[in-house]
Amino acid sequence: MSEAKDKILGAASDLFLEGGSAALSVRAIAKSAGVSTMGVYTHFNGKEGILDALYIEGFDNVFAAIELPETRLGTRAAVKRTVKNYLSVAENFESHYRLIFGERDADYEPSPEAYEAGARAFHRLTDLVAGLLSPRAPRARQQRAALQLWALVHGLVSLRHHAVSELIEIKDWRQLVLDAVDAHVGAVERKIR
Amino acid sequence: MSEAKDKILGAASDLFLEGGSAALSVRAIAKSAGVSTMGVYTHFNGKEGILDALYIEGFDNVFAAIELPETRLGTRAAVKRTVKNYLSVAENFESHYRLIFGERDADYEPSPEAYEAGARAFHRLTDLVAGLLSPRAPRARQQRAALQLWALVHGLVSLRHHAVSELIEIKDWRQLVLDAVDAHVGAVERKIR
DNA sequence: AAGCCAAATATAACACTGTTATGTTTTCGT
DNA sequence: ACGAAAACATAACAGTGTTATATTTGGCTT
Repeated sequence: MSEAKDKILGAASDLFLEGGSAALSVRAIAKSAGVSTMGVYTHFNGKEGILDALYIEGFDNVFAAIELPETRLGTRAAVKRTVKNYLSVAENFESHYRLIFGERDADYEPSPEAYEAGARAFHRLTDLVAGLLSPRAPRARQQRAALQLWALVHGLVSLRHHAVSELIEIKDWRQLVLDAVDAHVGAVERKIR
Repeated sequence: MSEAKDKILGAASDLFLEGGSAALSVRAIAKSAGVSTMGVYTHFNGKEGILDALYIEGFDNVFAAIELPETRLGTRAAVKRTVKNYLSVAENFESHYRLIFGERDADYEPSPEAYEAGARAFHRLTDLVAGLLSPRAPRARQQRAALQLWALVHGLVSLRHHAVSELIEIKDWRQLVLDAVDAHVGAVERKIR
């Protein structure tokens, strides 16, 4: 990994965090990194490669947000911490979050490596959620539970940024999400008895 | 409303349904509508106006999907029908759906009129969900319940289109959403007793 | 009906985008 | 030290949304 490559990715990440997709032009990245426009093509594969790198960055952050418990008994607490972390990531890396959730340049499609980063995060989430189910629950059931939890949290994050959410006065979004997750987890746990 | 305006909007809507944002260039719209490029600027306000019109189209579809019950007793059934309709809209007008949920050209911001279309849909959803709560529940509580239901369904719709969802084999997405909504509605109703 | 003014059109240009092409320079291994 | 590969710079191409500048059209008033 050359130094120029690091500088380019750093510049791209900075521009992305500040101005989102709109500020992320190849020429702007190159200039900000002190590199020729072509450098973005030699070190990455043009804009596609840049977006892939940012996509992976985004999902790596999500991956790091997922906390696995020491024992199955600590699963509920780990889920709560994970949701808190997830909300922080969605807030602090909003552009990355929008990118990995298709709220993007419409024509970008993640590469196989980028897709793998997403799969890793989802597998880890599945491992976490599995602790809420019966130890003998099949993998498919674990994945379905993980998907539902993820959808619940992501839906709230997504609507939060939507203009319509200005109609409602929510004093504490984080608490609202935590409450919703708590109710959901309660329902899941009640089901396995 | 001139005839040319209708033709332009129709062409834009068709292009949008087929090819999404990528196919929606001002020149393509004009050519497809049999109009000069400038016609898009005189009749609409350039691309911004086109996107606003499509945004309103999208939210009008969502609005039409919401079924209000005859009596409070029919609320559960009306919610179920509404969710079914909502899923159909999200599927049949995927591009519109992505547009109204910020999965778009990054720089587009809905105009006040477009925003109003979104507000109308959300108010109608609030009226529907209110039937699940105590008749004396304050508006803020109704809105919070409407937001949660919306987030749940939207989260599942959003994740369904995500690449990671290919990891899971879901035989019947519609049923999965309906089950999740049923559980949620059950929890809401249990709460008011 | 004639004239006039505003609306709609056509053509061209501008600034920007991602990308490709073409040399030129630098770097590095043999 | 030399040759090959990588990195560079400059310029060009085909797009994008938008603006500018005539030119034509349409509709209303006198």
